[in-house]
Amino acid sequence: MSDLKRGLSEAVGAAFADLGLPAELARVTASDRPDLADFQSNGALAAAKRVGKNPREIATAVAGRLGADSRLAAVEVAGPGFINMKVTDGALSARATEIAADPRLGAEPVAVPRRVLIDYAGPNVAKPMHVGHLRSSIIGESLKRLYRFRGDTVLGDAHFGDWGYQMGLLIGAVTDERPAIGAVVEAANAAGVPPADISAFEAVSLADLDRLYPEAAARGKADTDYRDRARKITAALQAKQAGYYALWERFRDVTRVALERDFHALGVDFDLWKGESDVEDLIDPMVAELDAKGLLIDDQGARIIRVAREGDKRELPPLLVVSSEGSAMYGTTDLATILDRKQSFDPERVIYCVDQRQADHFEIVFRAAYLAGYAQEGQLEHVGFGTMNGADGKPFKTREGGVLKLGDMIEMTREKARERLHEVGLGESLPPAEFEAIAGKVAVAALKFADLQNFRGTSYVFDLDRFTSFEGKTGPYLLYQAVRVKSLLRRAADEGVAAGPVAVIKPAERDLVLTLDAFNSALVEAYDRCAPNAVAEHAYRLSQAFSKFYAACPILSAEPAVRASRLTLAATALAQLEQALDVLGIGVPERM
RNA sequence: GCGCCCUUAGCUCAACCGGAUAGAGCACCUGCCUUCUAAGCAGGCGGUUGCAGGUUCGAGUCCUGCAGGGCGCGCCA
Repeated sequence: MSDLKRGLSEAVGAAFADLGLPAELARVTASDRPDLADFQSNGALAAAKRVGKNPREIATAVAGRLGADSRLAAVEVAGPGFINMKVTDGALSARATEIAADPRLGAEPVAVPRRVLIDYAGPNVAKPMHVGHLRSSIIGESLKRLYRFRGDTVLGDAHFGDWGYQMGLLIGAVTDERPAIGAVVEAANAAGVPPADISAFEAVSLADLDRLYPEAAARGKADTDYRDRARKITAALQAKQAGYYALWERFRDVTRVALERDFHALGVDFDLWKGESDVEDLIDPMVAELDAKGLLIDDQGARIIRVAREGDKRELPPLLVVSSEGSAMYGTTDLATILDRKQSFDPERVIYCVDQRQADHFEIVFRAAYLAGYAQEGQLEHVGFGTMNGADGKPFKTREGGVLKLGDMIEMTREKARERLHEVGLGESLPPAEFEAIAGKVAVAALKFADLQNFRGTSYVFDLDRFTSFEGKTGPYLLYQAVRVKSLLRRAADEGVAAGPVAVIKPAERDLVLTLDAFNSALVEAYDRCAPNAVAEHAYRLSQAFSKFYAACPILSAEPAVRASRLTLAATALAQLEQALDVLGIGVPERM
């Protein structure tokens, strides 16, 4: 079951092959000139260039061979050699009926499913998430759903930043501030067994950690004695000394509870909560192995892997595996994580959904991984994204100039969603719990759609008023459209009206079916380019096409056969819209 | 200094391998609710795609240079 676009591509490709031209040039796309055609192929232009013939002649010959295709109502050659195709109402009706019956709503799965791991969000112990985590979470979640929907076996990993020097700093700061905790930790360290009673640890909250960490980090920079002490604690923690390790577990657990609350509110979830600590034990053997492979080079007291390649425009720095002080670095952990993933899941593709600014870092780590044989060239991909900016065009800050916590941003958006709902008097008759659930969905839709409608690589401006508006190209608008159809379908069910085969009559119906048919190519494009904005764009177009259809074509009051056809169209548009929104990580309420 | 990215309508953003008349939304203007949710629909206004060259039948897209903005450049993560 293929979409019209692909079906026509095959037909045009066959015509090309008949003429001795490369069939792969025969790509059919939605027409740029809907006034002239439904679909077009520019292949004759490309073929003409390749074989040195007149493009119009080729186009005319191809058009002649397409004339017999029963799906086509008209084939014309236009301009320098465009092949314009108009499909019959019958072909559209058949395609619509097909999509309506398809549990995948017209989307084809990938030909060869792969094992894919998506590394996103990247929260840290002791630090609440802030707006910087928003994009990674939203985009990564969407990619996970997109890949999964296309048929791959996908794991999402939060890649928890839970290890390293900052943990030593924090343990020092907490034990200093709370002697009772310090005493428990010291006793356990001395005894070499985990503390029996850790009730003292319960006094440590995420807010404490969040407050203490910046202070400790600043002091660590200024005060060498303090820094040395933190390093010693770090080393002891990494050696799993009982007291430190127990306190660290408390840090990790208290942080994770808060993180999961934020992720839940955002509609983001993970299959894996692997952290840096999980690969700690792999590091020493890995370093030994890298050494045995002859990849490690001593340089300025450190041990590095050189990753520069011929043809590089500039010299890429090496991967620093072991620092001059003997400790593992950021990149070392990343490399060990690649090894760990190979040994556990053996992914054929790993996507790192991380800020664009880390592009060099990942390039270095990936090259090292390829050299080490931990992954095959090209399997690792950094999917970078731009920043979310404030109205001033600079990375988003609160009015006070601070970093906005993700939880606060979500609550801010929910509050705005409640206001918006009240403004238009919606949902007020619903039970408070349902109203609150709707406000939550409106908020998530607002944030996610605002982000995902932009190509991930570019930065965008955060504007809550605009994002939460029910008018225009927004998440709430899409929810409204979906809910409106649900209401219609409920009414149809109440009246006992049944859906039936689609028969396209009006232009608005044609356009709606053409849009439904374009779902697959939107998914393919999003998949190939790791660009969920293609799906967001499709969801919006579908909503618009439905809305036009809804305004132009009465449904329940139409005569029975027309009514049955239109009900199928409405139900299919809704199902596909919900599926597209689901890929974006956006859920739709039943009513509003 | 070297490297990467960005600059498209008043504002916020699209534009798949180079293709026809560069698209949406917001804002502004004109119509349409006794009929399925008007949070909508129909229409209008708005562009020398930062600047200057080049390649091409054809350039927002490719190449060169310039201007402006952002980011990165081994012992933080």
